[in-house]
Amino acid sequence: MIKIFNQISAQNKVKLLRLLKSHSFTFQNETSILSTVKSDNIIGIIAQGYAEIIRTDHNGNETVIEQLEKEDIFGTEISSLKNDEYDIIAKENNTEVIIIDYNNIINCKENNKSFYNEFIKNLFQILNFKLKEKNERLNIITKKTIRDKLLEYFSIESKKHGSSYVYLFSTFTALADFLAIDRSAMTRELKNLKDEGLIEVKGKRITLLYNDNWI
Amino acid sequence: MIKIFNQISAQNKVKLLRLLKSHSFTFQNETSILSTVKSDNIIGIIAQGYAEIIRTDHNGNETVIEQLEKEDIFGTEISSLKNDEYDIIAKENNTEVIIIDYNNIINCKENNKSFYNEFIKNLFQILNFKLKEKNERLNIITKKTIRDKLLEYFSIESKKHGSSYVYLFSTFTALADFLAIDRSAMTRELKNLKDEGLIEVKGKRITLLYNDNWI
DNA sequence: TATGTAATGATGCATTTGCAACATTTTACG
DNA sequence: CGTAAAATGTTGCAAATGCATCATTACATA
Repeated sequence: MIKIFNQISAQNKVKLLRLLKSHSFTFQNETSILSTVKSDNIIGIIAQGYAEIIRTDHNGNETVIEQLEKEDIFGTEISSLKNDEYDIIAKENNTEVIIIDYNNIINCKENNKSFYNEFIKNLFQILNFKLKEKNERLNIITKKTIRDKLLEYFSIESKKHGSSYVYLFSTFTALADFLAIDRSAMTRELKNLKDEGLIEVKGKRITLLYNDNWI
Repeated sequence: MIKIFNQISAQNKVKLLRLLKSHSFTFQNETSILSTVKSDNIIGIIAQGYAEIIRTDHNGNETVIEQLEKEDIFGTEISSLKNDEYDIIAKENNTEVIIIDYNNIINCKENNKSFYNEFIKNLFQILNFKLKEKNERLNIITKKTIRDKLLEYFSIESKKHGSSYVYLFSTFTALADFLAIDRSAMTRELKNLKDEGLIEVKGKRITLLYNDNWI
């Protein structure tokens, strides 16, 4: 995956951050990153450490929406950062975060600075990747039944790796979250698929026993 | 909304398209645009005319996913253009489409050409906007019940315009599609909300009678 | 303006799903 | 290695939803 400072030297990185009037903050483990951000319209960069985007629903259930590692960015996917459902939490001590005002990025006229142009190009590529991811998820979630969601997910994953195997990225619980369905209902449907001989499940590996043109 | 050729003169536009080795095609009304695209990894621009991204489900039901007008782009949201569910159809005679290979955009090293840099910056801004839109929709669709989806949608729309009124962008049928729910089930739930005195519906205008901090 | 087409509103019914609850297994970590 | 926490598997049941169908209304356009 493209990283935000790709093709930008350490020296130019310093110049870039100065040009964009960025601000750096350091967070300790389990502290809120969003609470220190005043503006709604920023892009954040994890300069060091690790953080997570967390969604808390009205029942108090917390879900990890995204994991943010070094040079990952945030602030592009959440339409309004000022949203009581979301927070970004540092998950390591001394997690360093760079905050840049979105308008500073857009209104900068230094078109002759190659490091600035590289930065925008990296941003573009990252967003392009994210957009495809989101769209993939939308394609799955908009299917009507749990069975169709599972089969669509399997189909996409198997084609991605050109194999009839699908490996869970995390746990079944996380998959249910991703598909936005109830976990036990998902387990129930997985059992149906197993019983009908369509899939085989062994640990985190799901084997597709039907032909879905995954070649 | 940002357009793809913002801040690029007509002369520079010609230079840009040459630099990126773009190809132009003309389509007549109701013809498929995707069928002429060989590669999976392109960005398309509607240079003239009007087209629609259409999704056909396995029952043969067609849904308009997106409307493409002059200077709108496509190819960024569909993870795999080679997908039997989707097609892009010209909806006017003489609809002109510019196709650019994604790799040509990324691998171009002409960092000193300001029109190229503007182009990338425009792409970035367009994708940023689209990403927020997709995320907004995901936030709505991942709600468990139809009621919660409707209320989340109303909440977002009312806050966007700072008013207790929400105006339908199209029809109720289209809204049901957007929310990925059954239309009649949506009507049923809207009736419930009306009966409980939470909303008032008059034509395409929905009034929120509860306080949702839309100020 | 007339007429066909699309949108809306309504409702019975079968199915799907979420929820709650619990037992069992796996995993993480002091 | 032992223990607590997390994940998994299962199931009954109630609630939510999709589907089919039909009547009515709004809309577009010839």
